[in-house]
Amino acid sequence: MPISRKISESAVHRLSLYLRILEDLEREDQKTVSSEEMSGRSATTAAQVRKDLSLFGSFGKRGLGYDVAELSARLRKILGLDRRWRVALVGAGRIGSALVEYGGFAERSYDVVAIFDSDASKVGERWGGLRVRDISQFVSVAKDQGVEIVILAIPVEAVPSVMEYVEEAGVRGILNFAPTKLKVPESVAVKDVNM
Amino acid sequence: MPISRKISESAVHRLSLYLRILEDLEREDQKTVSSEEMSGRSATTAAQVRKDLSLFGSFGKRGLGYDVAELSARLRKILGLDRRWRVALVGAGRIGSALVEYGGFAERSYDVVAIFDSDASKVGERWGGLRVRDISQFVSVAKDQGVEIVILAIPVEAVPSVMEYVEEAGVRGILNFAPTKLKVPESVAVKDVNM
DNA sequence: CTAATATTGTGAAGATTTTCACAAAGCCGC
DNA sequence: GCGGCTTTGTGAAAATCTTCACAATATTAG
Repeated sequence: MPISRKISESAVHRLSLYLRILEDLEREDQKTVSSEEMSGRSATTAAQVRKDLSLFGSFGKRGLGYDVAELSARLRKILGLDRRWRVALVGAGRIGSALVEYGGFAERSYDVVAIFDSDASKVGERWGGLRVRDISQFVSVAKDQGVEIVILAIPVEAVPSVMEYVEEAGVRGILNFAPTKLKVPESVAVKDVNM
Repeated sequence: MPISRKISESAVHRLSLYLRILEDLEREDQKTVSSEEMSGRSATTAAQVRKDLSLFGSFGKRGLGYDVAELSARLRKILGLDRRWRVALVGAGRIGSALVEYGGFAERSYDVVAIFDSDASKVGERWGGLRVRDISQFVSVAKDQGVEIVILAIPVEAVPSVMEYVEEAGVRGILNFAPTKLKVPESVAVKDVNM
């Protein structure tokens, strides 16, 4: 059933937990795993594990369980972690800095390829290998660089003007750290992050 | 109805969004607010706002709406933000460092009063005003300092041994950054954080 | 005081998510 | 190949969460 149904946020969250468990198992060289064992290592039930996985197809073998390598590859694909995503950071302030410096992104599937700010005193700064650019260049740079995801780490007041650029550039997803509800077209996925 | 029913995680999350909206409104000197307006500023519906609030009592006035100051005070109380919490950081590694340095804690209701690690090369370091202590001192220091919440920012391998101390000290809550399911008594609240 | 308007609080309906429970399927040993 | 074990996949039931819809209540204007 590879039909892209609507998957609940909590199901997606559980899938990422399953993936982490599977990666642990791969490291431990375990070849197969049962829904029972997966549930023991997460905070859910075996039935929940099976139901979650069955949303995307039949990955297991009855009597045997799931193939660790195969299932983790499938989950990576489902979660979009089987490819790299080109990300632009908008907002070179404290949150942006913490995000880039913490550096969990690259280890996952996200490459920060451009950084923007509207503050002239920040523009031109070097962050890692990147130069902070003026937000007015967003559309052209984003298109040029093939930016697919934007991390919005700006104050609420700045959101409306920035969102014009972001919409025009046609990004697919936004990770929103601004404490406000974004108005975006259907086609753009927004993940609000609450610090 | 001040009966402590079981409140869903998503309801709690919405309450914190409502509180942020109310704080904005206070800054704007708006005295009252309707569920309709609250829903417009969040990503939910007016009915949901009313239902969520009604879980804790009747805070509004029919025909008029909610008193901004009163409702925000009530939400702060419900969310445990009307008092300060004494927190111990366990794990003086990268995550712990990022957390303490980012510093959002103090602005909220949390005071980090002690830091622990098991690595002898870290013990003794000064972090802000605090000295990193050896984990073996956890129980006595935590009791001494009245620690109520533990931030667990340690690798999975270290979890079992650390948890013995944590349990013995009788903390009330754990913010768990380790990617593993903690086994704790009913009385301890665990919030797993997935980086 | 009455009428018109606004907005809450809440049962009930509807939708979604989780749990249950069991038939179907695969493996192993003989 | 057969019987005994194991474990999946999935309808159906149960639980939980969200939306609907409207009586109850408050305010304001006249």
